[in-house]
Amino acid sequence: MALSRRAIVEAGLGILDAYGLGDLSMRRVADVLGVQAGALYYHVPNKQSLLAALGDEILSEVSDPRPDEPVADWLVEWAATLRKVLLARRDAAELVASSLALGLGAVDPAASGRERLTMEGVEQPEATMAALLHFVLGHVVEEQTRAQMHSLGVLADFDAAGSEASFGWGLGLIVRGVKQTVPTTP
Amino acid sequence: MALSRRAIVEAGLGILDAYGLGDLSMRRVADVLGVQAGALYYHVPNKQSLLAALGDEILSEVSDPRPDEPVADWLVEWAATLRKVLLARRDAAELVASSLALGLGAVDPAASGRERLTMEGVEQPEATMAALLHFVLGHVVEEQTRAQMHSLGVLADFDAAGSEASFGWGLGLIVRGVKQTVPTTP
DNA sequence: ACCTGAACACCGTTCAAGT
DNA sequence: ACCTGAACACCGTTCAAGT
Repeated sequence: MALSRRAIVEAGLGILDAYGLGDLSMRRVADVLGVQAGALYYHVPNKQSLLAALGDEILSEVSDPRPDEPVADWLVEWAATLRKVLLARRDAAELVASSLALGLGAVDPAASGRERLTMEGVEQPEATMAALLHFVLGHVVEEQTRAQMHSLGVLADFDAAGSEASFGWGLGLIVRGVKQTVPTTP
Repeated sequence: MALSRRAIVEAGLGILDAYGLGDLSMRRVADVLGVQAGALYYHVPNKQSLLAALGDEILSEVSDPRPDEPVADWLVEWAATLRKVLLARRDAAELVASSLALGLGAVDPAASGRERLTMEGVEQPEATMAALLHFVLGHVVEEQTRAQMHSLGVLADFDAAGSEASFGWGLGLIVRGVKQTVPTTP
C-alpha cells in the first residue's frame, strides 16, 4: 500500500485510540505504516497539521440538530452531540481544543450554531457560540482526563453520572442566559 | 546559591516569561541554575509537578472580590481578575488549564466562588463554578494564543478590544443564567 | 515523485559515582 | 544530603542519496 495523507491520518487515529495523544509521535505513525519517519513529511508538512487533520476527522462526525427545533433545544442538542463525539475517542477533547486554539483545522464546529443564532436575531452569535464551545471543550477535557486517570487507577472514584449532570447544569446555565436575548421566544 | 525547590520554581517562571511554555524544559531550567538536569529531581519529582507549582504560583495572585458585592457582580469581578492574572504571564492560561485538568496543583481558583454560591443558596455551586472556570480558561487560552501568533506575525490582525468584549458577553451570559437560580436577588 | 538512511538538535528521567 | 556525568530511550525535522 502506497503512503498517502489519508493513510497517515488513519494510522494517527489508530494510535490515538490505542495509545493516546501522549504516545502519538511521527515516528510511531511511520512505524505503523512500515516506513521511515522522514517519509511522512512528503505528505504532511508537520506534526501540528497532522493533529489538526485528526481533529477535523473527529469533528466531522458532529451532526447538526434538526433545524425545526427551538433555538434553546437546538443549542443543548448541539452541545450534547459534540460532547458525545469527543468522549467517543481517546483524548479527543484535548486534541480538538488545542487544534482549535491554534486556529488550525478546517472544520469549525460552531459555524452552524452561529448561523442559527443569527437567523434567530440573537445578539452576539460569535461570542455566544465561543462561550458555549469553550464550556463544552473545557468540561469534556476534564471529564476525559479524569475518566482516564480512573481507568489507570490513579484516581479512586470517577462519577460518570455526576459528570454528565454537571455538564447539563452548566449547559442549562448558558442556554438560559441566551434565551433572555432571544427576541421571539417567550 | 544552593539549589532549592523555590529556586527551581523561580527559574521556571523566568523561562516561561522569556521563552514560553514550549521552551520550558527541565534541561533549560537546570542550565539557568548552572546545574545538571538530574539535580532537579532531588527537589522536584518530575516536570508535571514543576508545572503544577508554576500554575499554583500564578493562581496565588488571584485575589477574591470584596464579600459585600452582590453575587452576580462578585462572579463577574472574580472572572475578570482571573483573566487579568492569566493574561499577565506568557502561556499562563494553557499552563493553568492543563495543570487543573490533571488535578495537580494545590490552589483551587474556584473554591471561594463555590463558598459564596453556597452561602447565597444558589443551586449546584460546584457545576456553576466549573462552567465559569471552563469558560474563562478556554477564552483566555484562545486569547493568549492569538495574541502571541499576532506578535509573531503569523496572524494578521488581533482585535484585543473585541476579544475583551467577547469575554464580557460570554461572562454575562453565564451570570444571567446563574441569577435566575438565586433565591433572594430580584 | 517518493522514500531511505542518517544525521541534527533536542527531550524527561535514572542512577552509579563522587563530595 | 546533594550534585555530577553519563547513559537510556526517546522526540520532530531535514536532507543528501538512491530508485
